[in-house]
Amino acid sequence: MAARSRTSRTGTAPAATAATPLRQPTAAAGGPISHAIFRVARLHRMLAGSLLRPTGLYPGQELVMMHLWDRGAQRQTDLIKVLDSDAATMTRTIQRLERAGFVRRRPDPSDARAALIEPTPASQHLRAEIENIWRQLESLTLGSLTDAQQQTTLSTLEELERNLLENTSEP
Amino acid sequence: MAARSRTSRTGTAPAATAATPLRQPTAAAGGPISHAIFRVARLHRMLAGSLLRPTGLYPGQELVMMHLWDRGAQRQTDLIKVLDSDAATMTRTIQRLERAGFVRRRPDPSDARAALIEPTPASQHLRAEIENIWRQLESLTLGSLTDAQQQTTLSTLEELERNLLENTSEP
DNA sequence: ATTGATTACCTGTCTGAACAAGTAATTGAA
DNA sequence: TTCAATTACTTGTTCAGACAGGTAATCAAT
Repeated sequence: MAARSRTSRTGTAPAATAATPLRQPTAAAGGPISHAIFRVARLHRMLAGSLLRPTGLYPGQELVMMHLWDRGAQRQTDLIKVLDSDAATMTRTIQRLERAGFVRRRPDPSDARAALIEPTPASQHLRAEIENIWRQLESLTLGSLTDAQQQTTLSTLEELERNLLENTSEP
Repeated sequence: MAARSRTSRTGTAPAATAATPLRQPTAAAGGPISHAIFRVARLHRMLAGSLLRPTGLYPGQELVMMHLWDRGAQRQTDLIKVLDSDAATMTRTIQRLERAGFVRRRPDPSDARAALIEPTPASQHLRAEIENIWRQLESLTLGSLTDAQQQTTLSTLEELERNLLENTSEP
């Protein structure tokens, strides 16, 4: 699902959407928190996407780049582990980053099966931009929450994460 | 991104993943709450997906079905508005639900452009199952949170949603 | 040293989602 | 009445992500 009536366009449409932020989509009344997670996640992802768009990166790709910038050349497997991703997804994400010129591949000297992925020099221009985008994203997400409220929010999310982790790998 | 090292398989792997739930992926340290939202959303979606799998529905499709069961035949536009979705996505979601035999299309007698989407009688078998899945999803998400904590969680999520809504439609 | 896992990656297929372009039918004016 | 929006819906393309196979290279025993 999800699209949220285009970002801009006609100019009047967004207001109409924004007017019903807490609408109970009827059926989902049985799981208000699940539904809220859906909505927040969607909005958050959309925001990340629109902040990232000018850079040419798609949501998720920036995490790969951040890791490469931080830790230098990595094998695909390492990226998969760290980002808790999937081999197939990572293969294609890296192919796209490679096509876009942000990443380069080099055979791993110690293992002929593996390849080392490294950020290109050109990609360094992106780095500050991406970091700034993450700061913006966090700030827009938090709005005017006080430090104490931010702490509560983080704790709440971590609690949800703990529950989900517990109940995800077959309970 | 995201895959979370397969649901089951070797049997030992999940534990390794579960052991580092709050790992700071280095680069994302600049946006701890944004990152927590990512992780929670991913886990939540995965859980929803795995609960839904046996029914043959994919995440998102169940929301469409729930609405159709609740409100009866709807035009595509109405579904789009209510689920805050995208016309293109809805077109294809409905095509898939149609192929799966859960919905049927009928021309709108009052508007030749529109089609009415209605749940098939066969789909009714799914209804209780889906409602049960949503209860499970909510319960697994909430873990052992007290009522008060659940209220806090919901408020927190709604606060985040409000912030994101405000800052999403061009501020 | 040969054989049988395991590991590292890749490809294909299907899903939701975003975006861009369409095609009809309908509506609103001039 | 005609003609220019608007509306309802489709189609095409590109992402991430999940799942189901592959294919080499490496490792661990026998």
